Amino acid sequence: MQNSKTKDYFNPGVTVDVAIFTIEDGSLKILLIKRANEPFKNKLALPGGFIHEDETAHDTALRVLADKAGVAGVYIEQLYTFDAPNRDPRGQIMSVTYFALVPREKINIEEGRQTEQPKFIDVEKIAALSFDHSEILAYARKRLQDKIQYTNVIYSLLPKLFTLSQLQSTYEIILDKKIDKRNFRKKFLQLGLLEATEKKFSEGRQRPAVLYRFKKTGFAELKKFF
Amino acid sequence: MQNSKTKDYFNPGVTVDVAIFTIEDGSLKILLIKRANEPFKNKLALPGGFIHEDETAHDTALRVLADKAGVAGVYIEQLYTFDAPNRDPRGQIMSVTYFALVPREKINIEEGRQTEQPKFIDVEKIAALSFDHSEILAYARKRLQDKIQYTNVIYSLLPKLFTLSQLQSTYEIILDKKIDKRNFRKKFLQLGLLEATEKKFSEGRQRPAVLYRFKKTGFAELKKFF
DNA sequence: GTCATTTAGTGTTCTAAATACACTATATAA
DNA sequence: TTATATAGTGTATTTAGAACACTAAATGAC
Repeated sequence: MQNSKTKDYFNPGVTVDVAIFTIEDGSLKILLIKRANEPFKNKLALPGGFIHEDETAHDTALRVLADKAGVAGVYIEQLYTFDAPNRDPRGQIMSVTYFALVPREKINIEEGRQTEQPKFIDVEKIAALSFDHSEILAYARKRLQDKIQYTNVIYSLLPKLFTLSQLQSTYEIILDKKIDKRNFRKKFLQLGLLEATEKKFSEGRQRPAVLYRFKKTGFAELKKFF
Repeated sequence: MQNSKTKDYFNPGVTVDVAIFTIEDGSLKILLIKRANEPFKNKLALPGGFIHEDETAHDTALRVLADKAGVAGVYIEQLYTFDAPNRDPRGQIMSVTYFALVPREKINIEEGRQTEQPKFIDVEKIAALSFDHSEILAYARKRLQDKIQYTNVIYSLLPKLFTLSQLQSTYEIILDKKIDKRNFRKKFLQLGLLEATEKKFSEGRQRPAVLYRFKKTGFAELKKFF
């Protein structure tokens, strides 16, 4: 492959790394792969890849999502571009990072088929990662925490129909704090984003919960509300 | 110049563009240059430059600040990485963008010495810019508006000593709205960031104003407060 | 079939923050 | 001395956030 638009300037390498979040079993999880090659062979890392010719960083992120998580059409947003010296032992390589939010059931990891064995891992249980990926993960978590407080992005972590308890639990997991049930419901319903459906959800010996859906998906900016 | 760490991957070009804001004559202004070369020769653009070898994007931004605005030690922050196809007619070149906040009196533009004639221009009076720089400017203004509402970055646009009226005016200019004087003072003083000095500022036939300073400079995150 | 258990669902009171609003103080220039 | 320009100050009202406990509806166990 050859750069047809070469200048006589220095061009750093450019990769894209993606923090793919989901909620599973009451935890916030992120997709990690086991690196198949050096550097950091067999170590955990964020899924990513080099930008190809005629591909935007966003395109690359979508490609990574499709290849490593088997999903498309999910919420994705550029985070930050990391380029600390020596972040990559191969040389001057910057990483344009993205984060993606995916409801667990949309994800299709073909177990075993991929050498890199992509897996969702509880963010609280992650030790060291390859490169500066721990830093990227910390940055992504902070962005996620901030963003669910002044936007409606939470919809992108939930199934189409969900209960208010599920919604509240999602907030609690990400913000890592308990929220008062009555205050949560009052405030969230007041935002006018939800509509109740006729359906109910029941599981086990308990009162069934009304299922809600977002009136419209698509991104919206709100006032800060927690 | 030669990339000593070459891989057999495609490397896009990488530039850094910087939105340098200041307040002057009651307006929010940004530093623009007149491009000396093609493409967009003689058109207005954000100051910027290619990343050099062994230089981080942040370093590049500092270099641009020093070269084009003659300042160092100012507030600077990475904004976003723009890489839309065809944003640069020379080919696939991404721009890692930064914004900087500078008190007007710190800036040292050597008039006429530079072929690019860097000038501060009122953001309200800017028509089209080169490349996708209008988009970058819009993004930077939004970030600035948001950021002064939940951080103390406003300090980086003010001189060491300033009056509460100057401070309020800076907020009003950036947010493009009037703020009630009593409420503003009450709220801002309550934050505990300022200390009054013995000095007073007078200009013209009017009561002199107490000069304040920030107790500590350096970035801090606050609650959203307007 | 009743009772124990589990989660769903609901209002009010109190506190804190945001907003709306108008006059006096102190300097200079005319 | 007086007109003018900006500095500086307090209260009342409204709105939003926080704290708090019981009833409702289903199932599983016995």
